[in-house]
Amino acid sequence: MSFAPVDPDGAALHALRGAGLRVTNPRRAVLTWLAEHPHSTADAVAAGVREQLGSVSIQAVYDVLAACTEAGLLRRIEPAGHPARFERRVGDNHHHLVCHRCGRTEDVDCLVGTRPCLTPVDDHGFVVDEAEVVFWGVCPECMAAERSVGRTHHYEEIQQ
Amino acid sequence: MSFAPVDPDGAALHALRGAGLRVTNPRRAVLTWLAEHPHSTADAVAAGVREQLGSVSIQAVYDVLAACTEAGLLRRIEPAGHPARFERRVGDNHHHLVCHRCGRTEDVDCLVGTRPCLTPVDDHGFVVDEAEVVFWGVCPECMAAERSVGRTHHYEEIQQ
DNA sequence: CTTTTTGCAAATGATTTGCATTAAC
DNA sequence: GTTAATGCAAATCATTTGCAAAAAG
Repeated sequence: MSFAPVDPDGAALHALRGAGLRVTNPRRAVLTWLAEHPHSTADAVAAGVREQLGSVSIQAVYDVLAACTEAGLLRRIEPAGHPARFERRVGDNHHHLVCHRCGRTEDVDCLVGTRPCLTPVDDHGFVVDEAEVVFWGVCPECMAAERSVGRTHHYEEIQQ
Repeated sequence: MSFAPVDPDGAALHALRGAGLRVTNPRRAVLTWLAEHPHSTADAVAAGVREQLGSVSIQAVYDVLAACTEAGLLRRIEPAGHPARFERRVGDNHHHLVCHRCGRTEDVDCLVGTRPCLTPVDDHGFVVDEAEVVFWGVCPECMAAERSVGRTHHYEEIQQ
């Protein structure tokens, strides 16, 4: 089979160069995938990247995600009880809406807009660098699954 | 050796009865420990409970924590990258200040006070039930460790 | 051709599960 | 006496680590 070209517009390439990271196909494919599918889990990213490149190990994907997060190209979201998700919107202080059931994650713009949007009343001497806000709820699909035939557990199957 | 009495003032006993849970020594000891040592990890709770009762399995502690959280007697805090912590302050919409390094967790009263203190700009059709706010930073001890002899890693050893 | 990435296998760490034993009600 | 809670061992799941082989600059 033949694959679509990785990183067709070169955006990922420039992001990598700009961050001083080596340019490899797995890295370009991961960044390109996340530009189009924000809030993907490592597994979802691996699946998407394999569509482009054929076989890529899950460890390579973890490595790419870690390197890019470290370099500030990606932001990692770790909702309690769910695998981590990644996105390219970085440094703009936006927040997230997360489904308790399936972990589906959506962006929520900050009410305030500045960074950080909130400061603690008492910082206990901590040097605070970030205010993270997560709105927890149940997404429409999981609500529907819950209402229909008792405990179908349609949820948990939905990824990305 | 002899142990101090579990749940001396009976507060944990009444909480358990009130929640319709059976009263056992591990449960009383866990609740009593958490009343005095909020934001303990499961391991720290197990250690504290063993001081009172002698041998208690870690699985029993996990079970007690899960049962009490389920019953609304405890609140579970899961800071990304750190083991879960538990506290008895429940239902009052307060927030947390967490150290990136050692996971030390402190309470921060909500600036707003009502519940929920924030609502998302766009809820994407989710049924939102909670706004979780985490202030991330570095605690004074870890700041000091960072400044002194390069990479002492004094942190990570500090639990509760 | 030197250094960084990748792939693979095995390890880790927190937490959960299954099941027999024991204790609460 | 029932039903629920405990102890123990083994399983799970996301993620990390160690090390040799391959690729980037």
